[in-house]
Amino acid sequence: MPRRPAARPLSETPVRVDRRAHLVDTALRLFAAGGYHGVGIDTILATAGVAKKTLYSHFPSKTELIAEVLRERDRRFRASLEAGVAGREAPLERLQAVFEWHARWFAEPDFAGCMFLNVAAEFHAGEAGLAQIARDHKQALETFLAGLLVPLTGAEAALARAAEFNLLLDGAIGVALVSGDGAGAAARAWDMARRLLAPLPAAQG
Amino acid sequence: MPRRPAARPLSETPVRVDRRAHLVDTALRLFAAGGYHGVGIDTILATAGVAKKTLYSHFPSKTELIAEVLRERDRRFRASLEAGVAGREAPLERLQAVFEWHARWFAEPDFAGCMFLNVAAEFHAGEAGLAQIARDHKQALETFLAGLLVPLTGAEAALARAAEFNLLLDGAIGVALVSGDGAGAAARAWDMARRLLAPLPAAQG
DNA sequence: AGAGTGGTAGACAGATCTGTCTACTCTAAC
DNA sequence: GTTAGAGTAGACAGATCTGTCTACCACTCT
Repeated sequence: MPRRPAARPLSETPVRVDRRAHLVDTALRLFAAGGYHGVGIDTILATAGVAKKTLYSHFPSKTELIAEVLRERDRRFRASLEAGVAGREAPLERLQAVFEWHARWFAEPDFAGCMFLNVAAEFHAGEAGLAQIARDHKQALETFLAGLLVPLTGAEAALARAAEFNLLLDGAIGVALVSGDGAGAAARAWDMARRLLAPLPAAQG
Repeated sequence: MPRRPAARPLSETPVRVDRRAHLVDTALRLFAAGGYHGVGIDTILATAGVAKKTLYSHFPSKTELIAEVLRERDRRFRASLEAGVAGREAPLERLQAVFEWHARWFAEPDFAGCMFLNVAAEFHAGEAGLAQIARDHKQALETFLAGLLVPLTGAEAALARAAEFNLLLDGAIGVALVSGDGAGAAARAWDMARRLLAPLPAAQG
């Protein structure tokens, strides 16, 4: 019965370190800073200290590595954003925390835009799979925003408002990337968001 | 006096066709559709029907060609946007024309995002010259928006509002690119713009 | 007619990129 | 101890990319 996959060692000794996760983590940082075309496989391998064959035993192609990087980025993004909101009680403050989270992100020294907008910019034709991951990510953010908006606008209006706030955040990302003034972009977006909510009774004060 | 540059033939026979402009035009269309890294020099040359030596006699490098493409795109963008606004009289309608112009742009079959946001996404590290061109373009758009806003908000508030509208347009570009719903993105951005202006007396009705 | 200018066609160099493959090593399980 | 799986190191193939260079051509001005 040589078909037994041998699989993970149940003695809970990770093969030494999880090379696949380490590769994805390294690629994530390099792609974020240098772009998808700008960073080659060899750079990732040298930085991660991993052999080329190992990479291609885990991923069939660079495109699939990029796809996994985007899925990992999506997971981290959601977890971090949820953590940023977690401490706040008041609905308006929870919403504000999303914009403050973006302000902190823009202020990171190696901020180079949104990996999902960037992948759409670099691969707009072809690579439909990557485009779909970007679409899903933005849709998930919109759903998250809608959840925060329900206490402020009611369930019916929350979806429409969430699309607007999503647009504000994308706008802030673009302005932060091109102008370099991330703090101003985030503050302006939040100011606009508040004024767009102002006609609602729940958002007063 | 061999220093005389011989220059353009005064008999007004353009060397046959202006190869430099033709190259820039071809490169503009290809870069817009395929990205800057995604489109190689050879593709541009084959499409334009121009020899490689001709390209390198006009531009010292691909980067400089990209820079000239961006400057040309900026010129066309401004001319087209000004033409789109020219027919309108009422200040609010002139502003609306900007958002309608963007809606038409997003609806073009080969729309693939803003070339300036995209160049910032592809070359974020290094290539400071290209980043500066993108920054200048967005700044010029903001100034143009401020001019349209002066009749609506007064001169003092116009600059701040222009930055907000610039952010709205960048957001619409990002949403249109990733979601594919350009019409919805442009309509949403204009709706937000109107509501942000609504508290102003001049914008009523 | 001759010279100069600007173009074409395309070979070529040198780098770089993705992806494959061989040979060797380490470790864990039997 | 033996065997199998997973990893390392890196050569290699094949494509592609930027940029240079040679050889030739067409046209215009003197």
